[in-house]
Amino acid sequence: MYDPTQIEKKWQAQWEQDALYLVNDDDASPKWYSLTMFPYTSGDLHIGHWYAEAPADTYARYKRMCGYNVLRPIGFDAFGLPAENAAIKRGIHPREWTLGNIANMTRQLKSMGSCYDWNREVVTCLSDYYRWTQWFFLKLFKENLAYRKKAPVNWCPSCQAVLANEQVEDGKCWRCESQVIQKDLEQWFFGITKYAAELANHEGIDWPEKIKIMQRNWVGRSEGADISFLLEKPAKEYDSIKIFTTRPDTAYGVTFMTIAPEHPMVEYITTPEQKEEVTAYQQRSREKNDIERLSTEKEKDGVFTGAYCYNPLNDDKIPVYIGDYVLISYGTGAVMAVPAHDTRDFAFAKKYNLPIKVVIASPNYNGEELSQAYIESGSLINSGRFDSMNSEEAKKAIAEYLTVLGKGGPSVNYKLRDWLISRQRYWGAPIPIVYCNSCGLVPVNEEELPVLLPEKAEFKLTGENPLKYNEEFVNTTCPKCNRLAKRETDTMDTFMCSSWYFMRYTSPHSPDAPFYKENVEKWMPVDLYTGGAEHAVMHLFYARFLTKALRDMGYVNFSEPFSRLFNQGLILAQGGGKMSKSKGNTVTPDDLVIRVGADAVRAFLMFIGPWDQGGEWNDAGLNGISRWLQRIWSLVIENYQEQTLNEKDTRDFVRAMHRTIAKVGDDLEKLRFNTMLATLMEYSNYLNKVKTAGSVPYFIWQEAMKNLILMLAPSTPHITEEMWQIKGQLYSVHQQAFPQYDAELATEEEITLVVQINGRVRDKINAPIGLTAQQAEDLARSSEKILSFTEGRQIEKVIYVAGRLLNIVVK
RNA sequence: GCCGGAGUGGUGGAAUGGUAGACACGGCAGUCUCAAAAACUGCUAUGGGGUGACUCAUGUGUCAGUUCGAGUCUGACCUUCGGCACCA
Repeated sequence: MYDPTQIEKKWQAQWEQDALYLVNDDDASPKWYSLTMFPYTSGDLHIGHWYAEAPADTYARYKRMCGYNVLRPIGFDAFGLPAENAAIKRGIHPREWTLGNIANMTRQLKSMGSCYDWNREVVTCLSDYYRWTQWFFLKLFKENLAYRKKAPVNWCPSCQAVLANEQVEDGKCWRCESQVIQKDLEQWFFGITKYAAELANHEGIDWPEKIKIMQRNWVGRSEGADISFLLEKPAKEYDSIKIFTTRPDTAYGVTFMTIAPEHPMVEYITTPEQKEEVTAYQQRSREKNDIERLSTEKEKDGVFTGAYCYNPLNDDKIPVYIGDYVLISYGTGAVMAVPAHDTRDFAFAKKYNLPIKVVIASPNYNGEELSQAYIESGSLINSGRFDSMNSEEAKKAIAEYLTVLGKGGPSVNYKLRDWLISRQRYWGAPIPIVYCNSCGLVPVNEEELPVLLPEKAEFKLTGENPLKYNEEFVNTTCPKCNRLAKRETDTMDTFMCSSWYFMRYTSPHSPDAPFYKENVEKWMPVDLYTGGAEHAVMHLFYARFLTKALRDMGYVNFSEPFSRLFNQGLILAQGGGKMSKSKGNTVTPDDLVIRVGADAVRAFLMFIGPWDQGGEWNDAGLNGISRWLQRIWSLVIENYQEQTLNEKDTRDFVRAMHRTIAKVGDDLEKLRFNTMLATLMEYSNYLNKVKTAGSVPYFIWQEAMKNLILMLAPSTPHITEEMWQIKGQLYSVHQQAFPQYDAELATEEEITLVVQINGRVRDKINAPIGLTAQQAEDLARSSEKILSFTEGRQIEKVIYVAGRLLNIVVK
C-alpha cells in the first residue's frame, strides 16, 4: 500500500537536505526563469494559491528534466491595507500579523513539494528589500518621473481619513456610514504616461491576446486635434478653454462647451448669478465616482457657468457648462459639444434646449431637423471652406488649419493617467522625501536609506495614518541644510514593491544594490510568468513601466520583463463567487493534503480542466485521483509476469509508449495539464490490461515502467521519487532527463477510415495507412452499408481527407 | 455603463473546420463477503425500433448565415464571469 503522508514528508526533508532545488548562477545549461506572481500575505493559502502554484511547479520541473537550469523563486508581497485593517480590528501590529502569516504560508507552500529555491526568498516589507524600493523612487525622482500634484481621494469627513475604494460602500464610509466625498490632496505620481506609446506595444512578447487588448485599451490612444476656444472674459491665467477632440471634422458644429466640475478655471469664469447653482453642482459631483459619472445609463446633466467662449473656426459665441461626465483626469478636463453628431451631446442639448447645428451630412440628408445624433462620417456642410469635404479628409485638414490659426493642431491623446503612488497609510514603504522650510522638497540621500518604517504606531479606529502622529519619525533634519525639517508621511503603493521583485530574485542578498547587473541580465526576462488575469492592467503594466524606466537609466538591458505570460483561471467558492476570508468560504489545502496527500491534490488541480479556465470548487473527483495514484503504485511496484508472449501486442505496446511520451510532452509544453493527465490515465488503464495478459517481454515492460515514472515525475514528485527508488534507480528522479519518443515507432499501423454520406457518418472501415483517394473510394464502395445509401442515387462529389475521412455527396 | 472572456451529458471536462461526449466524478448492475466497506468487472447523452449483434432520429445557450461537412468560422441576441486606476 502507498502511504502518501509518510512518503511526502520523507522526500521533502531529503530534498531540502540535499539542496536539490537550489539554483546555481554559474550553471552552463540554458537558463529558464519560471515565475508565479508572489502571494499576498493574507493569512492562509487557500486552494486558489495551489491552483496557481502546482501546475507552474509541474512545468518548471518538466523544464528541469528537459535540461534547463531553472530558476523558480518564491517570496511574499507583504505591505498593504489588510495588515493595517487587522491591526485596527484585532490590536495586532501589522509586522507581527504579516510575519506570522508568512510563517504559516511558508509551511503550506513547502507541503506542496515544490521546487522553489527558498534561499532566494524575498519579503517586501523587510527593510533590506524596501530600502531598494525607496532607492528606485529616488532614481525616478531624479529623472523627473516622480512628481507631486493635486489629486482627489475618497475622504470620510467624520473619520478625517482617506479611504480605499474597497472601504467605500454605496458612496458611504464602511466604518461610520458617513457620505464619502472626493477631496483634493497633494500627492506623488510616477510619470508613466511618458511611456504610453511603448506600453501599448507588445511586440516580441508572447502574451494572451485579451491581456494585450486590455492594456491597449488602458493606454487608450486616440488621434485627433487640440483646439483653443478664446473666453469672452478672460479670468486670472485662463484666457481660453483648451480641448482635445477625436472629431475635428465636426468643429464647426460646436454649440456649447462642457468642463469638469473640479476644473480649476470654474471658480474664475463663473458669473455671480450662476455661482450658487454651480457650487451646489460641484458639491454633488464630489459624491460620485468615475464609473457613476461615466455611466451612459444615467441622464447627463450640467449647469451653465454664465461664461462664453468663441469657436476659433467660425467665431460662434458658445456657452460654457460644467458637467460631471467630463473627467478632469482625461484629456484637458474640457470637451467641445457637437449635439448634431454626438449622442451624449444631443441628449444634453435637448435637455437644456441648446441649438443643434448640423455640419456632417448623411448621404440622403435634406436639411431636416435631426431626431437623433448622426455620428457616422459624411460630407461637411456649414463648415466654411471645408464644405463638401468628407469627414476623413476634413479631420486632417481642419487640424492643420488650426495650426495655421495658432489655435491648436493635430494631437494624440491617451486615456492613461500617471500612476498615483501616494498612500496615506502606515504599512508601506515610506517615500524618501523631506520637506524643509528653507530648501523646500528634498530627497533623502541614497546613503541614508532605508527610511525605516518606525515600529511605534498608534492605530486609530478611523484609519488615519499613524505616521502623521509619530513625532520621532516626522521630525528630522534637512539632508541639504541640516536644519529641522519634516518627513513625507505618505507611503508607496504596494504595486511599487511588486514592480521589481522578479529582478531582486536574481541577486536576493546583494547588500549594495537592488540587483547585480550580471545576474539580472543572465536570468531576465522571465521566460514564463503565470498568475491571475486580475492583474492584467495594474501590476503587469507597472512592472513593464519600471523595467523600461530602468532600461533608460542604464540599469538593465532589456525592455520587457516577462517574455511569456499565462493567466490561470480563478477558483470560485462552492456556490459561486470569489473565495475570501471575510466571506468564510475559503478551502484550505491542508485538510486535503492530510486526506489524500499533496501529490493527489496537485494532480487533481491539474486534472479538473484547462488551467486558464478555473471554475467553481468541488472536490468530488479528488478521491478518483487518489485511487488512480494507488493503481499506479500497484502497477509499478507489484511484479510483472510474462505469460504467452505475442508479437503484435509487443509492437502495439511499444507504439503506445512512444505515442504517450509524445502526447504528454506536447501537452506539458502547451500547459495543457488536464489532457496530459488524461493521456497518462488512459495509458495506465492500458498497461493494467497488458499486465494481466503478460504478453510483452519483461525488459520492455520495465522500460515502460521507467518512462511512466519519468512522465509523472513533474506532476506528482513524491510518489515518483519513492517508486524510482524502489525500482532501484539512481536518486533523484528529478535529476533525470524527460523521456524522448521515436516518431517512427509511434506511427500507427492502420487507420480508421470514416465514410460519410452527405456529411453523416455511415460506416467506419479499418484500412492501411497511406491510402490514396481512389483506394479510399473503392474501399467505401465495397461496403454494403455505403452501397445501401448510394444505390440508385447520383454521386455528385467525393471529398477525401487523407488518412481520416471520405465524404460522398449524393443527390 | 465601458472593455475583455466563457456557455458541450446528472457533474468536471475532451475534440488541427472532418467519428461530439476522450479521461474522470457520480449513478446503476455484477464479482468477492455472513454482511458492509474497499477493490475489481460491465453499463451509463436523449428519444424511437429490435430478444440480440445492432439500427434510425435528435443533440454542443438562442436565432440566422458560410461550407460537401460547424461545438469550432461570421452576424445578432440571451445568460454568466472578470477588469475599470486606493483590495492585491
